[in-house]
Amino acid sequence: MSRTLRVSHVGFADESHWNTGRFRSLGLVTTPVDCVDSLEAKLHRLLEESGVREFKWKKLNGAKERFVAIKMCEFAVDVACTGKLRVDVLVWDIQDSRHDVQGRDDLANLQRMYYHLFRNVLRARWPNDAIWRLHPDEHTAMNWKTVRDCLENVSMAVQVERSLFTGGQFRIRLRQEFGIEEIQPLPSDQHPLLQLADLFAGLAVFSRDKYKEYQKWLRASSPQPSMLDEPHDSINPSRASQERFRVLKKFDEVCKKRRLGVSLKTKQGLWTPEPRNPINFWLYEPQHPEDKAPQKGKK
DNA sequence: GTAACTATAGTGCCAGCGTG
DNA sequence: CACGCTGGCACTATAGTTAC
Repeated sequence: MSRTLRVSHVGFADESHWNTGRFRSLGLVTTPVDCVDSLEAKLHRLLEESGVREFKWKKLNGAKERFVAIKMCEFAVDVACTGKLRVDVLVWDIQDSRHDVQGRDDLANLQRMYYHLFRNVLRARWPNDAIWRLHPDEHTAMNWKTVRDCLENVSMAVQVERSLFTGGQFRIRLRQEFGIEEIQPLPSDQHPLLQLADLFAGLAVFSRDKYKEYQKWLRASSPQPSMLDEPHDSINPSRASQERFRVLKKFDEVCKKRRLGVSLKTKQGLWTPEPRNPINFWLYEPQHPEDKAPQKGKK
């Protein structure tokens, strides 16, 4: 097609726990197109210096990965403060009214969540005339090929939008509505910005799943660990959890220092009350009683 | 359907280091 | 020197995936 417009912004998307556990999340890292190369280069160097080939939240179980994770957090916060980068993480709870339905179709639901994320980030948080190129992880559950086909096929896309809350295919007019010009899945091992999306998506889920454990751990490792609470605590967290707690703690501290308005306590997990802030943890709330997750076998 | 394989998470052990 | 802490590493259990 000759109508390709000049891409002005780029997004990297990754999902975490899309089909297991209580909390699921979607991470989207966005930046102006002229920043991509330098950001990737810096992150790449950061990984290299730490002797990590590819960062994955799931693989965060040792000190080496912890150091990288903390560096990546600090880096992201730094750049976010200059307005050259946003991190938006959408988290949903499968036990809320929307998701507590029989035979929930998690894959179809994931598509809806992508829609919400796109709608709220691509248009509302960056200039309205931005032209986007998206890079999801290559190994994602989403069938991006189909989505891309919808990009090309305008007529097919029209029916779709109103069916969003009534089921049906994920055929939103991505191009018109969001200015998405291109969707190109990439391998995450070569693209640190995808790994950054993975980090924050993982961190968001973790902060909720393990919030209580995290609080215990904080008390236990505080300057004066009082023997009052948790007399003989049953099991101490696994090694990986401990490493992740340390990352979470550091990230929380950095955010507080930079006044990014990222809360941890209020919602028992990472949450940004003011979504315009550049590091935005967003907890999906059912929009209305009829806002239900799609079910399998229903069209 | 089963069996084998792969990726991942959890656990324990060991070596190096700093400190009292 | 002994002790505790930490990072590195390897082994095991398990779940999910693929092949037959």
